[in-house]
Order: sequence, then structure tokens, then C-alpha cells
Amino acid sequence: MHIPHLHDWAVTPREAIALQKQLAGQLVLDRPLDLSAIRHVAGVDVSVREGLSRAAVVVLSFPDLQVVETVLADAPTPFPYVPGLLTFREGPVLEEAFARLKTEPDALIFDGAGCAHPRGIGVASHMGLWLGRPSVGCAKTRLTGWSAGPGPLQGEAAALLARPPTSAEPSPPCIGAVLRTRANVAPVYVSPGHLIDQASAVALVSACLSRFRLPEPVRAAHRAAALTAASQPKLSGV
DNA sequence: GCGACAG
DNA sequence: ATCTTGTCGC
Repeated sequence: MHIPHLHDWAVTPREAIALQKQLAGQLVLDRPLDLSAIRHVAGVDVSVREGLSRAAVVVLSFPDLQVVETVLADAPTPFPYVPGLLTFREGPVLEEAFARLKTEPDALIFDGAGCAHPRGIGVASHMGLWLGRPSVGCAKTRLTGWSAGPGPLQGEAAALLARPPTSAEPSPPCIGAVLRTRANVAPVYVSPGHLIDQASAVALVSACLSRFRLPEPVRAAHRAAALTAASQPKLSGV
């Protein structure tokens, strides 16, 4: 798919933070997404091993969730892991993977945060901006925010607030949802990335669940990105 | 100063 | 994320 160059990835941590503050203002987080119009959903993930990053974007048909396209991209890991700056570690290789994608997914689900981020722009939001497509963040653990925790039943959800409630601020801004994708199993942290609102983000992730904790698109991407001995790229080709 | 901290 | 054996449960 075509990808406009929004900015340079090779920046210092302080420049990265300045970029995030600037880009956060461009996010559209109040737009409902009509799931009945969705034909393809992509799962996105990156694995890292010994300085090599492998990105995977797997497109599934929707709502039947069958894999229709898988693209991979390898590149040296350019940035250390710094909480809040994950996009600058995964962005370059993700951009390359998306450039190889032929199918135009109607929505993207990332293994990471959307707007539930210290500056409101996690990897799902940031890449959603680069790609100009509806995106959702589905993280396995919390980066920021507070929640009372969802009930134990499958499908239960609780609001993820920017900060814990206080007497001075009874209802802090809602930045996402903590969703119980399987009964009595650790919940996932869902937050809209770009061009989608929270309700639609939760609805999309919910519609992509099968019998596992993570939505199918993310599971497929996670497996595709896995850096195992058998999937190491050959160093010499002819 | 101390604790928290996506992948 | 990755390093790692066995083990509990459907």
C-alpha cells in the first residue's frame, strides 16, 4: 500500500517525544467504524531477536477471519526499548512491511497501545496516522491509565481512565477499555488508534475473537513474525 | 527522591 | 520482546 513519509524515524528520544506531542493533535478518535462495511482486518506485530526486528502484517477476511495475505520485513533494530517510544523501534520495519502489502485492509489491530499512552499516541495511533487507516491498539499489559478491572466473564469490559479518580477529579478522561476476552483470563487493553472511536475499537476486537485471549489478526501476526531457527532469513542467496 | 513502565 | 522445563487443564 502507498505510504506518505510523515517524518524521519532516525531521531533522538527527546525529538521523538516532541514529534509525538505534535502528531497527537492530528488523531481522530471520535469516528464510529461501521463493522458491516469491513471486509479485511490486518493484525500487526514485530518480534526482536539479537538485534534483528521482523515485522508481520497479516490480513484476514472479515467477519470470517481467514488469512488472505501475509507480508514480512526484516531490519536491524534501530532503537532501544523505551516505554512510550516503542513506535521509534518498530516504525521503520513496519513501514517496510506495509509497503509490501497488496491488500488494502479496512482496519488494523496492533499488538501495543493506541491512544492509551503517556502522550496519547502509542504505536497503533502513530502508524494509523502514517497509513491513514482506522487502527486499534490491543496490548497485553497496561502502559498507562487506571481501571477498576472488568468482571471475570468473557466479554466484560471496564473503562481505562487517564488517571485514578480523586475527589478533585471524579471522572478522569477515558482513554480505552480493559476487555476480558476469555473468562478468568488476564484482560487485554484496547484503545482507539486513529480514525475510530472507543466503542468501535472494542467492537472490532470483540468481533475478531475465537477461543483465545488475543484477537485472531494479532495472533496470526505474532506467529508470522516469530524469529525461530527455521525461519531465519538465509544470509546468502544466489 | 520513589515507583511505573506497550514490546 | 527474549531467556527457558515442566506442568496443570480442557
